[in-house]
Amino acid sequence: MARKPADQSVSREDILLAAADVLQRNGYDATTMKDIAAAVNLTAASLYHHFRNKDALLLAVLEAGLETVLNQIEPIAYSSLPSAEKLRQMIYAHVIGLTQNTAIGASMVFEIRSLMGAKEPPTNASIADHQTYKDFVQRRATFFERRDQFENLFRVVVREGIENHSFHPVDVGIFTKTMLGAHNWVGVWYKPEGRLSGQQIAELIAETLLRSLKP
Amino acid sequence: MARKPADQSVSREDILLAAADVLQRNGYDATTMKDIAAAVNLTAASLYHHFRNKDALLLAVLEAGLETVLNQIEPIAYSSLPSAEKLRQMIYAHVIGLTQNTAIGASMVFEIRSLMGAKEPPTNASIADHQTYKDFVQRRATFFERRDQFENLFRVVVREGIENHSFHPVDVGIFTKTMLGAHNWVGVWYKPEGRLSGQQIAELIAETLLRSLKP
DNA sequence: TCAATAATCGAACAGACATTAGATTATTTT
DNA sequence: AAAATAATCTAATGTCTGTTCGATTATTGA
Repeated sequence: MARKPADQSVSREDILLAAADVLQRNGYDATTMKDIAAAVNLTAASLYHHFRNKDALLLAVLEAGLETVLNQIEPIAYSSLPSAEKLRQMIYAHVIGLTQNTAIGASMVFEIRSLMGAKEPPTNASIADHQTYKDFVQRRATFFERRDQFENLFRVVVREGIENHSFHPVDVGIFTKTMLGAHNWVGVWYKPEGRLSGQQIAELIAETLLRSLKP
Repeated sequence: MARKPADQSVSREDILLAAADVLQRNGYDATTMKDIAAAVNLTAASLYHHFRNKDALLLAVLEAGLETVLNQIEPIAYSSLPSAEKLRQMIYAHVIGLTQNTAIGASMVFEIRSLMGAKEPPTNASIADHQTYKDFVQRRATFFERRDQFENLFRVVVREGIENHSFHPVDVGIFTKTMLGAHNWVGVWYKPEGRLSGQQIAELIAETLLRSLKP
């Protein structure tokens, strides 16, 4: 057996989605390449056709998740809405996004540490291996930059609101961390079958946070 | 070499502290028994004199962390302070506790999932092994109950404050999750060398949360 | 249609790791 | 001071897992 017919062939994105799902449930180290492969009806070996190694696969999952959420939030942050409305919509987008794709949300919270633990190739490794590792480190750095940009979108809106007196003055850094902590935690406890929908949860959280910013 | 002199001998608690520290940095699966042992100058094998296995060690770390924080917060929750003051002090205790013992704080957030992943003994295992596993499952259930009690302490204070009109009415469940998310996140980003002390961070977070509850 | 390329597989490997067994030495109890 | 117990070690075991290799088959382009 080799190479499935085109209509059963697995795309890179299929793998990313399945991987996020498995990662969410088990965590990076407890997730085997075999587990991920099984989720898309492949063997572990086949994954190496799509990704250089396990670390690169994890990074790709996180990159995809981050881009998704950034694409939702950036337009709002750059819009000309009043500060309060802008922040409200950003909260909605982030929280609802987390509840809609719990796999990616939880991964973003839990698996980032595993990214940092990627081990260097041994000193006797080939030149190619060292290059692969350097590329990985580069991409990883870019990922962290993007993540900081994401946090910064919220920070900027809070600061702007304070400056134009629509928000009560707060410590921008701590307020932002407080807010993002509340959001991220949703990805940990949210269950689709729970009492409230993602939309309702987002509204309640936004209400609390905006209330604390009322001048 | 065997058995160190009494004054160099390692206690169960020494191991728990060191283990929490290593776990925080690497995560459960990436932490080897050897790593933990090395942190207290033992060999991996010696750890098995103190703990049945790796899962039991993790559980013991988490139990210790939870008890510490419960001991701080229960007396406040059961005091007769006004609701707002009570909640403020509970927030202080929780957040400051997280910044003082980041090892345990981060473990409580990140490693709980690993607890659930503990694998059953194979069907051909000895009776003793099955008993060990049953005991573990029992202790783990107790741990989760205690953790829910912890969350409930906050929930009760919020509800009480709403009922006696010191707090603006909010959805108690969501507000509590929002609050605990903000707290737990501190354990993720806090660095001792950062701009603000644990005390200052706690004050700013409490201010934000209490402000959102002002009637 | 035929060569090139893409996607997959089975098998095998080397390394790491949790755990056990048995020996050895320090402390405590009788 | 002898016996029992506690704490540690070294060595070995078995399993699991990421990764590589070479073969095999589907698709695509010339």
